[in-house]
Amino acid sequence: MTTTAETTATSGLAGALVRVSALVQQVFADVSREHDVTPQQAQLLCKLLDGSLGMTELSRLMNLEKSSLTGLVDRVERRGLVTRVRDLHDRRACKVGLTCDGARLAAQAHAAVTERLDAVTGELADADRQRLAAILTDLLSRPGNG
Amino acid sequence: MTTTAETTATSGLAGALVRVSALVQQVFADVSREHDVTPQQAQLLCKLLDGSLGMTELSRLMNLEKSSLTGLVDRVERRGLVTRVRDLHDRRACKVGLTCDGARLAAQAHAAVTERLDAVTGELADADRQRLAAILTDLLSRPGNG
DNA sequence: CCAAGTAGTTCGCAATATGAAGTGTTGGTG
DNA sequence: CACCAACACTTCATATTGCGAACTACTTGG
Repeated sequence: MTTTAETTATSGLAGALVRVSALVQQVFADVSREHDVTPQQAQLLCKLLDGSLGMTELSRLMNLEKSSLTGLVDRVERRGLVTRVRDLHDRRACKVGLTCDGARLAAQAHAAVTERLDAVTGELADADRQRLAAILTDLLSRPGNG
Repeated sequence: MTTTAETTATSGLAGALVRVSALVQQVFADVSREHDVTPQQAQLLCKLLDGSLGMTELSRLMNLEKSSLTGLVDRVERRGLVTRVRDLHDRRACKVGLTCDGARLAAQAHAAVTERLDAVTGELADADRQRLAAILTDLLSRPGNG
Protein backbone atom coordinates (compact mmCIF):
# COMPACT_ATOMS: atom_id res chain seq x y z
CA MET A 1 0.00 0.00 0.00
CA THR A 2 0.87 3.68 -0.20
CA THR A 3 2.19 2.87 -3.63
CA THR A 4 1.54 5.98 -5.71
CA ALA A 5 -0.81 8.86 -6.13
CA GLU A 6 -3.66 6.42 -6.41
CA THR A 7 -3.45 6.02 -2.67
CA THR A 8 -5.74 9.02 -2.58
CA ALA A 9 -8.56 6.79 -3.63
CA THR A 10 -8.81 5.21 -0.20
CA SER A 11 -11.13 7.86 1.11
CA GLY A 12 -10.94 10.77 -1.27
CA LEU A 13 -11.77 13.00 1.62
CA ALA A 14 -8.25 14.27 2.15
CA GLY A 15 -7.89 15.07 -1.53
CA ALA A 16 -11.22 16.82 -1.57
CA LEU A 17 -10.21 18.93 1.42
CA VAL A 18 -7.00 19.93 -0.32
CA ARG A 19 -8.90 20.94 -3.43
CA VAL A 20 -11.49 22.87 -1.45
CA SER A 21 -8.69 24.63 0.33
CA ALA A 22 -7.17 25.64 -2.99
CA LEU A 23 -10.56 26.94 -4.08
CA VAL A 24 -10.91 29.06 -0.97
CA GLN A 25 -7.38 30.39 -1.33
CA GLN A 26 -8.12 31.38 -4.89
CA VAL A 27 -11.25 33.24 -3.88
CA PHE A 28 -9.26 34.99 -1.22
CA ALA A 29 -6.52 35.91 -3.66
CA ASP A 30 -9.02 37.24 -6.21
CA VAL A 31 -10.88 39.35 -3.69
CA SER A 32 -7.67 40.70 -2.18
CA ARG A 33 -6.37 41.72 -5.55
CA GLU A 34 -9.61 43.47 -6.38
CA HIS A 35 -9.16 45.48 -3.22
CA ASP A 36 -5.54 46.20 -3.98
CA VAL A 37 -4.03 44.36 -1.05
CA THR A 38 -2.19 41.08 -0.79
CA PRO A 39 -3.97 38.02 0.65
CA GLN A 40 -1.84 38.21 3.78
CA GLN A 41 -2.71 41.84 4.29
CA ALA A 42 -6.40 41.14 3.79
CA GLN A 43 -6.23 38.29 6.25
CA LEU A 44 -4.60 40.53 8.82
CA LEU A 45 -7.29 43.16 8.40
CA CYS A 46 -10.03 40.57 8.80
CA LYS A 47 -8.53 39.28 12.05
CA LEU A 48 -8.86 42.78 13.40
CA LEU A 49 -12.51 43.15 12.46
CA ASP A 50 -13.73 42.42 15.94
CA GLY A 51 -11.18 44.42 17.88
CA SER A 52 -7.55 45.40 18.25
CA LEU A 53 -4.99 42.73 18.97
CA GLY A 54 -1.42 42.58 20.19
CA MET A 55 1.43 41.39 18.01
CA THR A 56 1.93 38.16 19.90
CA GLU A 57 -1.74 37.32 19.79
CA LEU A 58 -1.86 38.10 16.08
CA SER A 59 1.19 35.99 15.34
CA ARG A 60 -0.43 33.04 17.08
CA LEU A 61 -3.68 33.64 15.24
CA MET A 62 -1.97 33.77 11.86
CA ASN A 63 0.61 31.08 12.49
CA LEU A 64 3.43 33.51 11.82
CA GLU A 65 6.69 34.24 13.56
CA LYS A 66 6.58 37.56 15.31
CA SER A 67 9.34 38.88 13.11
CA SER A 68 7.27 38.11 10.01
CA LEU A 69 4.32 39.90 11.50
CA THR A 70 6.31 43.03 12.22
CA GLY A 71 6.97 43.49 8.53
CA LEU A 72 3.41 42.70 7.54
CA VAL A 73 2.01 45.21 9.99
CA ASP A 74 4.62 47.76 8.87
CA ARG A 75 3.45 47.54 5.27
CA VAL A 76 -0.23 47.67 6.13
CA GLU A 77 0.38 50.57 8.47
CA ARG A 78 2.27 52.40 5.73
CA ARG A 79 -0.87 52.08 3.62
CA GLY A 80 -2.85 53.71 6.37
CA LEU A 81 -5.10 50.72 7.02
CA VAL A 82 -3.93 49.99 10.51
CA THR A 83 -2.33 51.73 13.48
CA ARG A 84 -0.13 50.62 16.33
CA VAL A 85 -1.24 51.97 19.70
CA ARG A 86 1.08 51.67 22.64
CA ASP A 87 -0.46 49.75 25.53
CA LEU A 88 -0.74 51.96 28.59
CA HIS A 89 -0.48 49.15 31.12
CA ASP A 90 2.43 47.38 29.47
CA ARG A 91 4.80 49.66 27.66
CA ARG A 92 6.41 46.78 25.80
CA ALA A 93 3.18 45.86 24.11
CA CYS A 94 1.07 47.51 21.47
CA LYS A 95 -2.37 46.97 20.09
CA VAL A 96 -2.87 46.86 16.35
CA GLY A 97 -6.19 48.28 15.27
CA LEU A 98 -7.98 49.19 12.07
CA THR A 99 -8.19 52.74 10.80
CA CYS A 100 -11.43 53.90 9.17
CA ASP A 101 -10.07 53.03 5.75
CA GLY A 102 -8.83 49.71 7.05
CA ALA A 103 -12.17 48.85 8.62
CA ARG A 104 -14.01 49.71 5.44
CA LEU A 105 -11.67 47.64 3.32
CA ALA A 106 -11.76 44.73 5.74
CA ALA A 107 -15.54 44.71 5.86
CA GLN A 108 -15.81 44.86 2.09
CA ALA A 109 -13.25 42.14 1.54
CA HIS A 110 -14.85 39.95 4.16
CA ALA A 111 -18.26 40.42 2.62
CA ALA A 112 -16.92 39.70 -0.85
CA VAL A 113 -15.25 36.48 0.24
CA THR A 114 -18.37 35.36 2.06
CA GLU A 115 -20.54 36.22 -0.87
CA ARG A 116 -18.39 34.35 -3.32
CA LEU A 117 -18.08 31.28 -1.15
CA ASP A 118 -21.82 31.31 -0.58
CA ALA A 119 -22.22 31.42 -4.34
CA VAL A 120 -19.98 28.40 -4.65
CA THR A 121 -21.92 26.42 -2.06
CA GLY A 122 -25.19 27.79 -3.32
CA GLU A 123 -25.25 25.21 -6.04
CA LEU A 124 -25.70 22.52 -3.44
CA ALA A 125 -29.05 21.31 -2.21
CA ASP A 126 -30.16 23.18 0.88
CA ALA A 127 -30.04 20.05 2.99
CA ASP A 128 -26.46 19.42 1.91
CA ARG A 129 -25.47 22.97 2.73
CA GLN A 130 -26.88 22.57 6.21
CA ARG A 131 -25.17 19.26 6.70
CA LEU A 132 -21.88 20.60 5.36
CA ALA A 133 -21.97 23.57 7.70
CA ALA A 134 -22.80 21.35 10.65
CA ILE A 135 -20.07 18.82 9.94
CA LEU A 136 -17.40 21.45 9.35
CA THR A 137 -18.38 23.29 12.49
CA ASP A 138 -18.13 20.05 14.38
CA LEU A 139 -14.74 19.35 12.84
CA LEU A 140 -13.40 22.78 13.71
CA SER A 141 -14.66 22.57 17.28
CA ARG A 142 -12.42 19.58 18.03
CA PRO A 143 -9.38 20.47 20.07
CA GLY A 144 -6.39 21.16 17.88
CA ASN A 145 -8.40 21.93 14.78
CA GLY A 146 -9.61 25.37 15.79
CA MET B 1 -26.73 44.98 7.05
CA THR B 2 -23.21 43.90 6.28
CA THR B 3 -22.36 45.95 9.30
CA THR B 4 -19.42 44.22 10.91
CA ALA B 5 -17.82 40.85 11.40
CA GLU B 6 -21.06 39.52 12.79
CA THR B 7 -22.27 39.25 9.25
CA THR B 8 -20.48 35.92 9.25
CA ALA B 9 -23.20 34.51 11.39
CA THR B 10 -25.71 34.44 8.52
CA SER B 11 -24.69 31.01 7.37
CA GLY B 12 -21.40 30.30 9.02
CA LEU B 13 -20.60 28.08 6.08
CA ALA B 14 -18.28 30.53 4.37
CA GLY B 15 -16.42 31.17 7.58
CA ALA B 16 -16.10 27.47 8.25
CA LEU B 17 -14.70 26.94 4.77
CA VAL B 18 -12.12 29.65 5.34
CA ARG B 19 -11.09 28.09 8.62
CA VAL B 20 -10.89 24.62 7.12
CA SER B 21 -8.76 26.03 4.35
CA ALA B 22 -6.39 27.52 6.90
CA LEU B 23 -6.21 24.15 8.63
CA VAL B 24 -5.32 22.38 5.40
CA GLN B 25 -2.72 25.00 4.55
CA GLN B 26 -1.15 24.54 7.95
CA VAL B 27 -0.95 20.78 7.50
CA PHE B 28 0.62 21.34 4.12
CA ALA B 29 3.13 23.79 5.56
CA ASP B 30 4.08 21.44 8.38
CA VAL B 31 4.55 18.45 6.12
CA SER B 32 6.53 20.46 3.60
CA ARG B 33 8.84 21.75 6.25
CA GLU B 34 9.42 18.27 7.59
CA HIS B 35 10.47 17.22 4.09
CA ASP B 36 12.70 20.24 3.74
CA VAL B 37 10.84 21.90 0.89
CA THR B 38 8.56 24.90 0.75
CA PRO B 39 4.80 24.40 0.43
CA GLN B 40 4.91 25.70 -3.14
CA GLN B 41 7.64 23.27 -4.05
CA ALA B 42 5.77 20.38 -2.47
CA GLN B 43 2.64 21.36 -4.34
CA LEU B 44 4.53 21.42 -7.60
CA LEU B 45 5.96 17.97 -6.97
CA CYS B 46 2.52 16.59 -6.17
CA LYS B 47 1.07 17.95 -9.39
CA LEU B 48 3.66 15.93 -11.25
CA LEU B 49 2.87 12.70 -9.46
CA ASP B 50 0.81 11.37 -12.30
CA GLY B 51 2.98 12.46 -15.18
CA SER B 52 5.13 15.19 -16.67
CA LEU B 53 3.55 18.50 -17.56
CA GLY B 54 4.46 21.54 -19.62
CA MET B 55 5.07 24.93 -18.07
CA THR B 56 1.88 26.46 -19.39
CA GLU B 57 -0.22 23.59 -18.15
CA LEU B 58 1.46 23.75 -14.77
CA SER B 59 0.94 27.47 -14.47
CA ARG B 60 -2.75 27.02 -15.16
CA LEU B 61 -2.96 24.17 -12.67
CA MET B 62 -1.28 26.17 -9.96
CA ASN B 63 -2.84 29.54 -10.76
CA LEU B 64 0.57 31.10 -11.28
CA GLU B 65 2.01 33.40 -13.92
CA LYS B 66 4.39 31.57 -16.14
CA SER B 67 7.23 33.80 -15.02
CA SER B 68 6.59 32.80 -11.42
CA LEU B 69 6.63 29.16 -12.38
CA THR B 70 9.96 29.48 -14.17
CA GLY B 71 11.63 30.46 -10.91
CA LEU B 72 9.85 27.81 -8.89
CA VAL B 73 10.86 25.07 -11.32
CA ASP B 74 14.40 26.47 -11.39
CA ARG B 75 14.77 26.13 -7.65
CA VAL B 76 13.25 22.67 -7.51
CA GLU B 77 15.39 21.57 -10.44
CA ARG B 78 18.47 22.90 -8.67
CA ARG B 79 17.60 20.60 -5.79
CA GLY B 80 17.52 17.68 -8.18
CA LEU B 81 13.85 16.87 -7.63
CA VAL B 82 12.68 17.66 -11.12
CA THR B 83 14.01 17.86 -14.67
CA ARG B 84 13.08 19.82 -17.74
CA VAL B 85 12.94 17.74 -20.90
CA ARG B 86 12.73 19.50 -24.22
CA ASP B 87 9.68 18.50 -26.22
CA LEU B 88 10.73 16.85 -29.48
CA HIS B 89 7.67 17.89 -31.44
CA ASP B 90 7.63 21.51 -30.26
CA ARG B 91 11.01 22.97 -29.54
CA ARG B 92 9.50 25.89 -27.68
CA ALA B 93 7.95 23.64 -25.08
CA CYS B 94 9.37 21.45 -22.36
CA LYS B 95 7.98 18.83 -20.06
CA VAL B 96 8.72 19.04 -16.36
CA GLY B 97 9.02 15.64 -14.74
CA LEU B 98 10.02 14.17 -11.38
CA THR B 99 13.41 12.65 -10.77
CA CYS B 100 13.65 9.54 -8.61
CA ASP B 101 14.35 11.68 -5.56
CA GLY B 102 11.51 13.98 -6.51
CA ALA B 103 9.07 11.15 -6.95
CA ARG B 104 10.00 9.68 -3.61
CA LEU B 105 9.64 12.98 -1.83
CA ALA B 106 6.36 13.78 -3.57
CA ALA B 107 4.89 10.41 -2.66
CA GLN B 108 5.98 10.73 0.94
CA ALA B 109 4.69 14.25 1.29
CA HIS B 110 1.42 13.35 -0.35
CA ALA B 111 0.99 10.38 1.92
CA ALA B 112 1.82 12.45 4.98
CA VAL B 113 -0.71 15.13 4.10
CA THR B 114 -3.37 12.54 3.43
CA GLU B 115 -2.60 10.74 6.64
CA ARG B 116 -2.76 13.88 8.73
CA LEU B 117 -5.98 15.09 7.16
CA ASP B 118 -7.50 11.66 7.64
CA ALA B 119 -6.48 11.92 11.28
CA VAL B 120 -8.23 15.26 11.51
CA THR B 121 -11.43 13.95 9.98
CA GLY B 122 -11.08 10.66 11.82
CA GLU B 123 -12.65 12.22 14.87
CA LEU B 124 -15.92 12.51 13.02
CA ALA B 125 -18.57 9.87 13.01
CA ASP B 126 -18.20 7.52 10.05
CA ALA B 127 -21.50 8.62 8.59
CA ASP B 128 -20.44 12.24 8.73
CA ARG B 129 -17.14 11.47 7.05
CA GLN B 130 -18.99 9.77 4.25
CA ARG B 131 -21.42 12.61 3.88
CA LEU B 132 -18.66 15.18 4.01
CA ALA B 133 -16.71 13.40 1.30
CA ALA B 134 -19.80 13.10 -0.86
CA ILE B 135 -20.82 16.72 -0.51
CA LEU B 136 -17.34 18.07 -1.15
CA THR B 137 -16.92 15.84 -4.18
CA ASP B 138 -20.24 17.10 -5.45
CA LEU B 139 -19.18 20.68 -4.82
CA LEU B 140 -15.88 20.24 -6.62
CA SER B 141 -17.53 18.58 -9.60
CA ARG B 142 -19.53 21.71 -10.40
CA PRO B 143 -18.18 23.64 -13.34
CA GLY B 144 -15.85 26.40 -12.24
CA ASN B 145 -15.04 24.87 -8.89
CA GLY B 146 -12.76 22.12 -10.10
C1' DC C 1 17.22 45.17 43.20
C1' DC C 2 18.28 41.72 40.01
C1' DA C 3 17.50 37.74 37.10
C1' DA C 4 14.49 35.76 34.05
C1' DG C 5 10.94 36.16 31.12
C1' DT C 6 8.03 38.71 27.77
C1' DA C 7 6.70 42.04 23.74
C1' DG C 8 8.38 43.78 19.79
C1' DT C 9 11.89 45.06 16.45
C1' DT C 10 15.98 44.62 13.47
C1' DC C 11 18.81 42.28 10.28
C1' DG C 12 20.31 39.13 6.71
C1' DC C 13 18.69 35.89 3.81
C1' DA C 14 16.03 32.89 0.63
C1' DA C 15 11.72 32.11 -1.59
C1' DT C 16 7.61 33.77 -3.82
C1' DA C 17 4.88 36.45 -7.11
C1' DT C 18 4.04 39.85 -10.66
C1' DG C 19 4.30 42.29 -15.12
C1' DA C 20 6.86 43.94 -18.92
C1' DA C 21 10.02 42.89 -22.28
C1' DG C 22 12.71 39.56 -24.81
C1' DT C 23 13.99 34.89 -27.38
C1' DG C 24 12.98 31.27 -30.23
C1' DT C 25 9.54 28.42 -32.57
C1' DT C 26 5.33 27.24 -34.89
C1' DG C 27 1.79 27.54 -38.13
C1' DG C 28 -1.30 29.68 -41.06
C1' DT C 29 -2.09 33.16 -44.96
C1' DG C 30 -1.21 35.66 -48.82
C1' DC D 1 7.98 30.55 -50.10
C1' DA D 2 7.96 34.59 -47.01
C1' DC D 3 5.83 36.82 -43.49
C1' DC D 4 3.61 37.52 -39.20
C1' DA D 5 0.72 36.66 -35.39
C1' DA D 6 0.40 33.53 -31.75
C1' DC D 7 2.65 30.67 -28.55
C1' DA D 8 6.07 28.59 -24.94
C1' DC D 9 9.15 29.92 -22.13
C1' DT D 10 12.81 33.02 -19.95
C1' DT D 11 14.80 37.26 -18.08
C1' DC D 12 14.71 41.24 -15.38
C1' DA D 13 13.36 44.59 -11.94
C1' DT D 14 10.57 45.02 -8.06
C1' DA D 15 7.71 44.12 -3.94
C1' DT D 16 6.18 40.93 -0.56
C1' DT D 17 6.56 37.09 2.38
C1' DG D 18 8.68 34.30 5.91
C1' DC D 19 12.31 32.54 8.96
C1' DG D 20 15.73 32.58 12.75
C1' DA D 21 19.07 34.85 15.50
C1' DA D 22 20.31 38.74 17.92
C1' DC D 23 18.78 42.86 20.05
C1' DT D 24 16.02 46.56 22.99
C1' DA D 25 12.94 47.71 26.34
C1' DC D 26 9.90 46.66 29.82
C1' DT D 27 7.80 43.68 33.59
C1' DT D 28 7.70 40.64 37.28
C1' DG D 29 8.92 37.21 40.83
C1' DG D 30 12.06 36.32 44.41
